[in-house]
Amino acid sequence: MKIEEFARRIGMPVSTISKALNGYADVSAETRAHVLRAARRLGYSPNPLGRRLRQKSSDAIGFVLSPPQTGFAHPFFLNMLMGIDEGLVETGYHLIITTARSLESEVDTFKRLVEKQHVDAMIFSRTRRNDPRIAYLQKRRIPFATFGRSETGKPFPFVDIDYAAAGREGVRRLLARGHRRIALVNSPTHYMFSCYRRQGYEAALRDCGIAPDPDLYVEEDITEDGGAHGLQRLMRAASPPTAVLCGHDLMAIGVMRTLVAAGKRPGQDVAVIGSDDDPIGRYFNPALTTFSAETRRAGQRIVQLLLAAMQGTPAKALQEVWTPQLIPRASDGPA
Amino acid sequence: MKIEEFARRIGMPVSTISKALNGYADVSAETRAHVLRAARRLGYSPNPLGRRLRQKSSDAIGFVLSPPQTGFAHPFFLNMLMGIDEGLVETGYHLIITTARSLESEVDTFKRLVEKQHVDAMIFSRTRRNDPRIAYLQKRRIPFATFGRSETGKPFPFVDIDYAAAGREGVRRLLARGHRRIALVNSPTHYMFSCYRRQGYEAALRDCGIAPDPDLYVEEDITEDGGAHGLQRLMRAASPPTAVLCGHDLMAIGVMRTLVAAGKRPGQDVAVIGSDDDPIGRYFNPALTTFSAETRRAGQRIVQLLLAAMQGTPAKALQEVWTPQLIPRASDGPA
DNA sequence: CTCCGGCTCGAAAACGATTTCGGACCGGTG
DNA sequence: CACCGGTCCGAAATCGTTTTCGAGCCGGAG
Repeated sequence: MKIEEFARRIGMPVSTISKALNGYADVSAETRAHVLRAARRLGYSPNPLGRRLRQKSSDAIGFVLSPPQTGFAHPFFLNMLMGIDEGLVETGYHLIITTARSLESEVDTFKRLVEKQHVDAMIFSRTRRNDPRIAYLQKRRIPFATFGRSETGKPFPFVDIDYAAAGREGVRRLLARGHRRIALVNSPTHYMFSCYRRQGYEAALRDCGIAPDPDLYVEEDITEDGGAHGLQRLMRAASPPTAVLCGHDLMAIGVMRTLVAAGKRPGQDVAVIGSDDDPIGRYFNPALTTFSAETRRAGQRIVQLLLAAMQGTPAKALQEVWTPQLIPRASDGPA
Repeated sequence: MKIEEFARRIGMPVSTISKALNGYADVSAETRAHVLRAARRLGYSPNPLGRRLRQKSSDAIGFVLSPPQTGFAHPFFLNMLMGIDEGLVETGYHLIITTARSLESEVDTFKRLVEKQHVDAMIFSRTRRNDPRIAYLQKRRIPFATFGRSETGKPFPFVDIDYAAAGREGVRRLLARGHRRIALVNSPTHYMFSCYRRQGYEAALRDCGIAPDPDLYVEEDITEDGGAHGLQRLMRAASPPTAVLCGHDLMAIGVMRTLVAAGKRPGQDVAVIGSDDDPIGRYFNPALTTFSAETRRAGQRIVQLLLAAMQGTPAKALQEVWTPQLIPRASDGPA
């Protein structure tokens, strides 16, 4: 049913109906209620395609999954996806997702979504220190919110996890257990969160009067193989580490694999700590000590921040940094 | 730029341009090429909102994730999602996803997407024997394709995994290893794939002259707790199983957990086989023997089938059943 | 009585495409 | 010459809203 027919049926002008439905001020509460009731009764609801054309909006927000080959932590993204979807329910927006093929084509993916398919706003994660996606969106004045901070451009809404704190706490815990040669198998530092982790790691060492040893620091892909390769590099050092902090649980598993292959027992001979609480860590033997990352709740929250920003709340007030919790298990030594 | 301005600029009528862009027959190859070149040169591309209104299509297909609490196998869905997205690239369609809150509200989720948000077609998984989603979509004549068969309605395109074969092969393998009391901790049989698994399981037993024992068959949620609870029920039997086939790797892990808690060693005292090759299985100790499930490739294929169906290919020709491969590891006994 | 604010009405102009339709041109065929 | 198929042209209708605008009504305040 078109709005004209509906108007005829309830004997009201089209304009009043449209205004009632769209919350205009110059229609009395009474008429509005009447229209809403009639609409429900007759099953009228405005055709979204028509309204979208008129309003130049698409009622959709886009979410871009990072390219798989750059280290794709399954539960991480799926939980975030679910959180976003949950945050979106009852808002009238729907969720369009797509995956970037590669790091290079990431901005193109954004352009495709923004320019051709018409989403009203974007959400993404894995922000980088210098992030072309942010530059692009701000230039085009497309609203967005992210998981993670960046040094690019003007303030924007985000939720982030305090990875500096994670790095610091990880080091402190290992120091308290008597370790002195603590390595960091980090994720690549073009990601902001890797930078913060490194900062926290080095700061905590210095606090105890230990100078960070370049031989104990490597960067690798956020994958199991990345972790495995990272530890291989570390073991070439003159004096190898007795404890390893990792950029992600998957990397930690790779580290432990290499450890085992070299005849060492993770959790006994060498302490290992991961990050982001991938479910795999619980099942691994020894169970992986790690840091929490509530990506599902983060997804929900990011949606709220984004919507607030689209309604005019200044971005400065829409930035949250959450403190991760250590989840002690067995891989960093006997309790 | 609107089409009118573009038309003026290249000195051609609007109608010819539109026809050229939409592949009509009554425009020569020459003019079409000319229009396309000019469009690229001047950066014109038709506003999707306008064309969608006119064509009453939304250039989008919807994918519904099953509700988490019904047993949400993370990598399973994320891989499928990635496959779908990969299948969709270059087709001009985009992907709208949403999650159903509960089994009951599943059809409502579909209605919301189909009636309000306007997707042109749907993809979903976890088909059930009697599936209201299928009934609804066929009644409304909305194209769709699924992961999994169903007994509902008329033929439709799908990719499915031959879970009957998995059940059969699992039993055969366990029989070959000398087991006689083989249990099945199955997923709920309102899912089609659970039915097929059960059929294969029972058929293989009968082939060897063993009557399926009702005490060795339970159904549980597709979660770790479901598996754990299933084995608890089985252990109450007078003569408990020496081997357990499971509906999913997560369930198998629950089974093994209960086994360990009862002082039995999975893989030595009791053989366990899972299903669907969840990455967790690789890391578990003992590593989980399971069956492959190429959900990523399935997602890609389902998109192809769906698009073919939308272009008129009869559904009968768009149905594929893939045979799963056994992935032998340690949990079903020493090699 | 006049004026004004709050509300309603109806018509009409966007929004940006696709599609139809009648007319015209042009080269070739009968 | 008449006719035809293949192209191209232009104008106009259509998709279903939202939004604007001028006009009108009514009750209460001044």
